[in-house]
Amino acid sequence: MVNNKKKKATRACFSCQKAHLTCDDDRPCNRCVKRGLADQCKDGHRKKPKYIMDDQFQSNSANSEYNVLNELLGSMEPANTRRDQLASINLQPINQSIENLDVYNQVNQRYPYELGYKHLLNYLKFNNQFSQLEKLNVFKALAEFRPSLLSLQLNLNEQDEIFAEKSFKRSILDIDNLIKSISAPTVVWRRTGEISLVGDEFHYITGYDKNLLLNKPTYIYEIMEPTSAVEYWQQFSKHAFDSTSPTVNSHCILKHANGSPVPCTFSFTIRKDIFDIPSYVIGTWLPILPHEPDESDDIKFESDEYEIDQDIEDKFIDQQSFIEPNAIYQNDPV
DNA sequence: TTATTCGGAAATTAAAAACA
DNA sequence: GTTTTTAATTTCCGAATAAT
Repeated sequence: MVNNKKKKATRACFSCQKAHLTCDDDRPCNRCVKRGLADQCKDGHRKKPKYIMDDQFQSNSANSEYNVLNELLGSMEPANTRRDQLASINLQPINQSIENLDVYNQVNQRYPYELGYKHLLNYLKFNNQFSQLEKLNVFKALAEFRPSLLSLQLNLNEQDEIFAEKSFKRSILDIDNLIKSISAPTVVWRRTGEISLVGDEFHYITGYDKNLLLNKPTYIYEIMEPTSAVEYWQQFSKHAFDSTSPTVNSHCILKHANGSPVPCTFSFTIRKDIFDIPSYVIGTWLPILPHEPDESDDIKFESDEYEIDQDIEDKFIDQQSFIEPNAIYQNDPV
C-alpha cells in the first residue's frame, strides 16, 4: 500500500506558519532557502496547550482556601473561557509600554513613608474609638517589625529608594489593569496604609467613592472598625518579614460610608520590593451575608443592598474556582 | 506574473475515557 | 495496560488580493 499523503511538517517555521504555507522539518526549511532567508528560519510560535494552562491555575489555587481576588487574568464573565481571559490580559502590555516609560520618568524622588507613620500615630492619638489597650497593641505591632525594616533600609541610598518608588508605581500600573478586569472588591495600599488603588467593586460593599479615597489621602485602617484596624496591624507585623506566608486570611469589619459596619472575610497579600522590604498590600473583602432564613422566618430580602452583596458573593465563588491571586502577584515584575 | 494574505479543512497531538 | 474518544491546536490548501 502506497500512502500518497504527504507527511506534514512536524513543526512549521515561523515564516511558513505566518504565511500558512507548506514547511518541512529541516532548518532552514526549503521555502526559506528558496527565498534566501535561510538564516532567519526558526521554529514557529506554539501555544501552550490549554490543559497545561488549566493545570497551572489549579495547582496554584489549591493551597489557599480563601483566595477571592484578582486575577487575572481574567474576566469575571462566566461565559468566557480561560483562554479568552489570558488573551485579554496579554493584550494589555501593548498599550502600556509608553505609559510605563512615563512612570519611570515621572518618579524622581523617594516616597516619604515616615509621614504615613506620623499619620497613624496622630490617628490613634486623637481617636477615642480606640481603647488604650488597642492603641498599645498597634504600637507593639509597629515595634515588632521596625528593627527588620531598619536593618534593610540601612543599606539603601536615596537612588535605591527612588528606584523602589519607580518599581512601586510600575507594579501599581499592572495591578490596576488586573483589577479592572475582575469583579472583586480590591484595594491596594502602601506598607504605611495609604490607599493607592481601589477597585470599582469596593464601592458596592462600602459606599465609598473610589476617587474620594484616592484624591484625599486615605489610609486603609481609617475605613476599618477599630478592632479590625488593630488586628490588621498585628497581622501585617507578623507577616511583613515572614517570607513563608505573604498571604493572610482573616476577617475584618469595614466602615460603610454611612457609618454602618460591614462584616467581611478579608484576605491580603504583602508584596515586597526588590530590596525585600514590604512595599504594598493587596487586599480583598468578601461581605458576610445575612444568615439563610428558615422557613419559619418571615423575612424577605428585597433591598438593593442585599442583591448587590449576593451578586458579589456569586462572582467570588465563581472566581475562586480558577484564580489564585498570589500566583499572579508573586511573579509580577518589580 | 508573482507574492502575500488568510479562511478554514484536515491532520496532529495528548489527555481523558472506555475497555479488556 | 491498551485502545478509543475527545477536544484543542497546528499545518497548509487554495482562493482572494496586492505588488511588481
